[in-house]
Amino acid sequence: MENSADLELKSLMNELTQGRELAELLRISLNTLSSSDETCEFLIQRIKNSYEKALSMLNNDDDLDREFKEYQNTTRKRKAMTTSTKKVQLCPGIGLEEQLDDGYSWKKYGQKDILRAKYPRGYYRCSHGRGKGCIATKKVQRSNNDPTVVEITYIGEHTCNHVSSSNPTPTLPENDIFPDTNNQSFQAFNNLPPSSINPENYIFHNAMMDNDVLGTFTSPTTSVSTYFAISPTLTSDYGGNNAQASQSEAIAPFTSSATSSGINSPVVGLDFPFAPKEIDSNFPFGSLGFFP
DNA sequence: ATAATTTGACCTTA
DNA sequence: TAAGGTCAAATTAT
Repeated sequence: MENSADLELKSLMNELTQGRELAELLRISLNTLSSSDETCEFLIQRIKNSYEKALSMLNNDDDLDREFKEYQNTTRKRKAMTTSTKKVQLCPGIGLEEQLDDGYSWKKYGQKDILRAKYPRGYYRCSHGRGKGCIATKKVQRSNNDPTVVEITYIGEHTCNHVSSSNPTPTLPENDIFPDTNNQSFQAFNNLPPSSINPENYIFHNAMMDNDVLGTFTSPTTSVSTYFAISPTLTSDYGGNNAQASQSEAIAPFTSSATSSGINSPVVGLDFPFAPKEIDSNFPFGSLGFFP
């Protein structure tokens, strides 16, 4: 006997399969000179509907998952802090500061070697936090598996309302970013934390498309994982110079030792969160900086 | 001189 | 008790 989850999975598969078949029909229609615009338009509409239904089903799953996590949180003694995780694919030729800029100004307050992690973890808090009671912090760590990926965990929400002038987090209505928010195709974006609604962040890198590692967009209410790459069209150097305030706070200069717990291994041109504990010959960036 | 970062020590949590 | 997280004095950069 099938349970409701099985039925829902079947419907989901149906919608996706239908979408694929309709796309194939569309392809054939486009190659057939006799096909009218109306036919193509009809097929496009059907494909859209299929994907929207499928997305809608997935959104419902997310809601259930979120509710369950919220329930878990309320049953714990201490209320869990809102967290979200963002993975940033570093792209050669793009300023590190630009790639990691989330619109806020951060101050580093610690760095720690993490067990079984190749790279140390950096701890940052909102630089306006102390005075304004903003409790937002973030942890930044290079991925063990892929040194070109930086994992950023945001903890707590900004209450300071401060964003850097160089790259302000948009406060525009969502309509200004995604014109039709009633369209279910866009609904997955609606739950992103403010920093994610940064135009730089939703331009995906082709390589990521190829590798099928595009992110899941789920609610930040409890714990989310968002996978972003940054536009490869931006340019700047990785020279390791301190950028101006908002960035130098978030990104350490490349001049000192890599760890906080006594393993002093100065790596020229590299530093947290990007310097490995030991020089890694596989590390794809140059020894004088990330990129030549 | 001041601000930012580093890093060993200390605190908290599981 | 070990690992993660934070503090704060020392160091470095501007």
